[in-house]
Amino acid sequence: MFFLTTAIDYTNGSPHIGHAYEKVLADVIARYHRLAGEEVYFLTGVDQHGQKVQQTAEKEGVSPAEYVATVTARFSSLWEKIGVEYDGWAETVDPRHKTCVSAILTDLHARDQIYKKSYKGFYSVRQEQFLTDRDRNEAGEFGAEWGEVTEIEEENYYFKLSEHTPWLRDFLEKSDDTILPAFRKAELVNALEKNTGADLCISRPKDRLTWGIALPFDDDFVTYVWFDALINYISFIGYSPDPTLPEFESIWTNRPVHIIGKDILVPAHGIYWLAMLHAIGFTDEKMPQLLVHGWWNRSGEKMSKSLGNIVDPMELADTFGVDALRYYLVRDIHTGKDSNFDVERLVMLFNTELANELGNLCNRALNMSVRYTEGVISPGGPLTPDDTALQQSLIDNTAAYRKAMDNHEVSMALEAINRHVVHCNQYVDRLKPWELNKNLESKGRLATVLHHLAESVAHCAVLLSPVLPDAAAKLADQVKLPKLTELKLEDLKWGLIPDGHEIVKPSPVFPRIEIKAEE
RNA sequence: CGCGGGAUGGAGAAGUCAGGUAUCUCGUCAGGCUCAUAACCUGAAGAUCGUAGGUUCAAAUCCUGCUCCCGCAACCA
Repeated sequence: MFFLTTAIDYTNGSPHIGHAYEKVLADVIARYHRLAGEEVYFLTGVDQHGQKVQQTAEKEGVSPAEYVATVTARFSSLWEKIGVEYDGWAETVDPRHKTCVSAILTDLHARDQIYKKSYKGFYSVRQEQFLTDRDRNEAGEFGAEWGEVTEIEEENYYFKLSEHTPWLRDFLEKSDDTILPAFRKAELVNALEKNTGADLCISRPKDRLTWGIALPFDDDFVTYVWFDALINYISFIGYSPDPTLPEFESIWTNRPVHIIGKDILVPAHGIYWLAMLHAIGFTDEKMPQLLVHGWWNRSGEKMSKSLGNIVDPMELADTFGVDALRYYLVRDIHTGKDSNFDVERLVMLFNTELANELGNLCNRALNMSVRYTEGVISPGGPLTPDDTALQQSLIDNTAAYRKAMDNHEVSMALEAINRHVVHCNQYVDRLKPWELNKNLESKGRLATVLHHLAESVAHCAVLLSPVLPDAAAKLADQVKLPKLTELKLEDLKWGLIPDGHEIVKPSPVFPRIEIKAEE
């Protein structure tokens, strides 16, 4: 089983382009693994507890539960809109999740992995958090942004993180494929060096925060939001058995892939989560891989609410279509790196690569078949070097596509498809089917050429399907082979189109996006 | 000496780990084709690969120094 998850989104505001990117990336990877014939379980969801949600709900004058329900609906309707299809949906307010978190806490507490300790420090009332020396300004004082700061003493529960960090250091040392891409590993290892000896505070007193999961062994506290949220990756696949959840052992069979943003690698996933799994008995062979993606910036700067440069994916989908949005989100960024969000590039990439190159190839090829051979596709006569070169291009680029997708490098996989499409367009120009049609003796040759083009379109439709499932189905419909959508990668052999297959007059699958002259 | 990422033709990127004549898309210029979604194809111009040194027969790639840009309080993938 290929078990894939994303970070669960914090329900403290509307989804933006970054949320959409992560889920589309995960959806594409999940669909690709299905296409490769694997069994896949794709889990995503929302993180609903914690102080910030409680504060925002208060500000809006509703209960946290109501607030969270509203925001959650915005996320799930976006996923439906842009074709993100998951097998499991995680909401941390779910009682089944609470049961699992409580069970884990109880177990860790019973095994002395959790202890109670008093902590004395500087506390910001406005931000409702303890401050450290890092929060001091150049003058060594806590700045005005913290409001009133007082020194208080408070008891809390701690998880013995320090007992697991030596293991984690060794494990990361040995493992080259736990943190992907590899360049992210250094940051994590560095953070670990500094973190030695520190345990993790996993509780918040109820007089400060009530919106969370109560500690099973002390009702005066709720669970720290990360210790609650991270457990979603196992709670929603039945770590605590539940008839309405999958069977845990059938899902977490080997190393799952967690797709997360670069901001939550350190310390949350890279340290806390791996240490938590280790503490509850997961072996090295079962440790997840963390696929860490970069950010979409605007003009080189981070997107943020305060800068007002947030991009709404729902709006983009409405304006430019789901195909253009999905394609752009995985085409114009290299997995792991940052990229600049630019609507003009979104339109450009759709128009050139999908409309002009692939869409137009499909259209011109099928049109010629309709006009010259009454829509009948047949292999025709003997092959020439041009034909074998085209077949070789398909073989080579399919291999390149697979290699890229296996490395989660979707943009490179799409480049491979494009290379074949370009090859096909060159093939058309070189062999000029409209000329072949003029002579009776070249009719056999004409059939071969048109067959090669139709066959290529069929292959491309399948290869494109993880990224653009709807468009792939439309392409399959154009070549009148609806069964294409059921094919697996291993079925992609030359000869998808049977001899004598009939097609009809095509219509554009990717109509060009025309930008209105406004603004 | 806080940590990490980055600097490659006009724009955006790949290539850097495993050194060997600089790649792709867009844009610009000039041609061609007419099957097709004013789409397609061909050719050209344009890069001292941030900078100064070093290693090497050979450096965008390895080593050292320096400069500049972006993240690391909050909102936040």
